[in-house]
Amino acid sequence: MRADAVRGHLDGLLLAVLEQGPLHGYAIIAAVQQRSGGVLDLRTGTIYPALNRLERLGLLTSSWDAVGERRRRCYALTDAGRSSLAGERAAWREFTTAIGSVLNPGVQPRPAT
Amino acid sequence: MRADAVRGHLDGLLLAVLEQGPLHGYAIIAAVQQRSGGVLDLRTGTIYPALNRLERLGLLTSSWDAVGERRRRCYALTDAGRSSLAGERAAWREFTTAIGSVLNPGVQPRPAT
DNA sequence: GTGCTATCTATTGGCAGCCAACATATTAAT
DNA sequence: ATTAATATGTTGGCTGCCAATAGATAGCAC
Repeated sequence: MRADAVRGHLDGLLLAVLEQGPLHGYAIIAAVQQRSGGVLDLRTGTIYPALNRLERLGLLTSSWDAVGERRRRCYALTDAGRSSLAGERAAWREFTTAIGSVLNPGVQPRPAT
Repeated sequence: MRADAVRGHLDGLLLAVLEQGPLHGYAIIAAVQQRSGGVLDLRTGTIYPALNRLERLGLLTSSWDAVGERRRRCYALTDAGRSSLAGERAAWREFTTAIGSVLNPGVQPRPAT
């Protein structure tokens, strides 16, 4: 997959993997990688600035979590983040429908579940 | 839709609308707009450089077409363009599957038709 | 005890790729 | 004549992600 393919969809990915519970940065990368079947490999230079931005926007909160001597920064969704995630999902559906119907005319979009 | 949403998928869109027959630039814009249900509105600064690039790559050919006093440049798919389109479709499927399975885990991808 | 790898956070510069703005001409309607 | 639609094209700029870099802890092999 082209390296910068997630452009425009990053926020949704980050919010989505945090939906089931808080994670720290490194675990977010792993979760995205796993859930995408190994296809999406985000870099730290991608996610850390994005996580900071999402926190500034009030979509998530972070807290330092001590594991032995080690410190992890755990990110958790806020209510605003949860509703933003719903918006990202709607936008994703609209986006794939639009591109898909140009690329594969005649293929019906999946009905909303 | 965010203006630069097509980033990374433009070539596929252009090749796809030319699949059913040659079109000139302005008609390509209209075709994309129509097939996307009015969502995708490409600009000339987007498509003309892209069409030139695709022609340089041998994926399409252009010819001047006289309509009265007016000159239109018509673009047509080459065989290489047709097979590149197949590749773009495969890449699109991989891309949507990857992002989709992170964004909406539990939703099965559509089986290939 | 020393390399090596994995885990973990973080910043900065660069650049690909699309768009906005601009330029220009013909045609048709009012 | 003026306006709007049709039509082709170029250039500079910006957004947003990544590569590269930096640094720390921890565990394992040898």
